[in-house]
Amino acid sequence: MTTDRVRIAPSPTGPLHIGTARTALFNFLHARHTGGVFVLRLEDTDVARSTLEYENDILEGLHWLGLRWDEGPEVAGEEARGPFGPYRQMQRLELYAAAASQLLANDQAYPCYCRPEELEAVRKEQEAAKLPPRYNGRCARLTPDERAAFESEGRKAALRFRVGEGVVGWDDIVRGRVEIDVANIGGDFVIVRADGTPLYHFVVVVDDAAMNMTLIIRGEDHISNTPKHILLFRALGHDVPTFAHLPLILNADRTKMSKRKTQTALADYRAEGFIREGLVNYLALLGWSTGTEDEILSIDELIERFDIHEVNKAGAVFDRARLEWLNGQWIRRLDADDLVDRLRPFIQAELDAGRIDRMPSDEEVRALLPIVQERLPRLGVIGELVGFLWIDQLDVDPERLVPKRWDAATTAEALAAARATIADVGEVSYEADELEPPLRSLAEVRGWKAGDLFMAIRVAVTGRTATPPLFDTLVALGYERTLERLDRALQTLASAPAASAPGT
RNA sequence: GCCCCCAUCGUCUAGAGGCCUAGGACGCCACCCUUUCAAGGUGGAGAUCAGGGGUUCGAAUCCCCUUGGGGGCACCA
Repeated sequence: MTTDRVRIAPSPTGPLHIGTARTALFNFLHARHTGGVFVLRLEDTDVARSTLEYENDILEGLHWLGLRWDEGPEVAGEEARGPFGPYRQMQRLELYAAAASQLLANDQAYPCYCRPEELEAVRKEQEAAKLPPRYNGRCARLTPDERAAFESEGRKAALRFRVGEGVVGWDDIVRGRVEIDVANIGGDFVIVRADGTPLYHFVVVVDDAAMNMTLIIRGEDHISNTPKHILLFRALGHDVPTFAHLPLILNADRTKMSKRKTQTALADYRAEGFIREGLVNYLALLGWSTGTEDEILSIDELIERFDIHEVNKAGAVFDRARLEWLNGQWIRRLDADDLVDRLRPFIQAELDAGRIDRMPSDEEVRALLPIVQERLPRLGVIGELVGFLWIDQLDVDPERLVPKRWDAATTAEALAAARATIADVGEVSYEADELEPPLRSLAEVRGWKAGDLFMAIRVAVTGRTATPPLFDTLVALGYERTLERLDRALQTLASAPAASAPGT
């Protein structure tokens, strides 16, 4: 088994994207499965768009998912790890400068004095002529005198890499043999801007070479760029790593997943209460499967079973419904203390948003778990599910109080009777199995359907028609508040204009 | 426009020549359970394996073409 060095190289120009997380996961799984090394490198050479905030979001997100890197930059409170640092590209500029002058010295790269406007004009012409955009090579063969002339004009030169001719091919782990004629990659490309800062295709290769990466696992959108990278590896005199291009994650319309059409920020899923186990499990199944019918897999099981050679080629549509199902599966598997801990911030968020009036204690939440755990596809639905327990005063629309088959008078009568029955049970023996029998016999004696009676009570004390099991809910609410809410519902019914007379 | 990649139920996928009258999961529908909602259980609808040619005794699986979809073609990453 090979021990690969793999990496994830995010660019801090936006929040951690689901696609980046998936690529990171596949790299991580491959490294762990094969005993390799997983490296994190920050590609921050786009200074204009990179921010520290995004960097934090990305690092924190990967960490939260459980994707620990063996080598990577210093992060809050922690030193950089690994012998190939620094791991932020803006701290590696000397390296790129050295590589650039090496290429320049060997005439594998040359200064280009074309101005952006000039290049733009050429591109426009090509477009008009229905030709593929391509650098026209104007500066490829300048004489020293011509260069001097441009210099004296005050022009700053960018550096272009000589692409040459021929076919570049590689054996992609997921795609097999891929060959691309160099004539189709757009001509000599810029590797260093006129302002001296290096560009992506250049730095990625310099660093992958310097960091001894042996396998590049990345998105399919890089297939067309791969010839540039291979050419650069060769020019720098470095072994070309192996490539594995993953299928893309798609919007519902099968275009590349974008924030316009799909929620793409990992943090947003997290904020909705998707848990790492669910997300990791779901992401792992986007483009890969065990080949068996097993699909609920922990990260350890994924590490054990993941094989980069089994990744499939076709793009995968991001299906939120399936994510929610898997997430629910994992929430149900959480143990009580863990779930209470994970729920707390979501309850706090309800409080902060003013949707509830008080923060329940951990004991209170823990006691709720048996009726709540299997009803949570996401942690964020906790408020919707049992938020009524934590509000001071419940206002219920009088029309809502009346069950479908009943009228207001029957409802009022039933609620009053139920109130008496519950009061009769008394506070000391106020338990679900003490509450149910007397209320059932009340319904029987009065000739009401138990379901109707229960529904009337349910709405009166929760304001909702869909809740966890009624008697457990009443217990959670407490003796006093249950009676208060029943009284209040009775008042609401009494003061409401008689909407429907009995019997009509 | 040019180059490259891809193609099995709505979606994620199993399938590496006969085990496929194509399996599983999500979603959907029905039923069971049931005080509502979930969860769980059972069953169902849903794919002429994009289409057409080959190769073969035999093709979802191999080859070719077509069609469709996608990605890439920056002094972004």
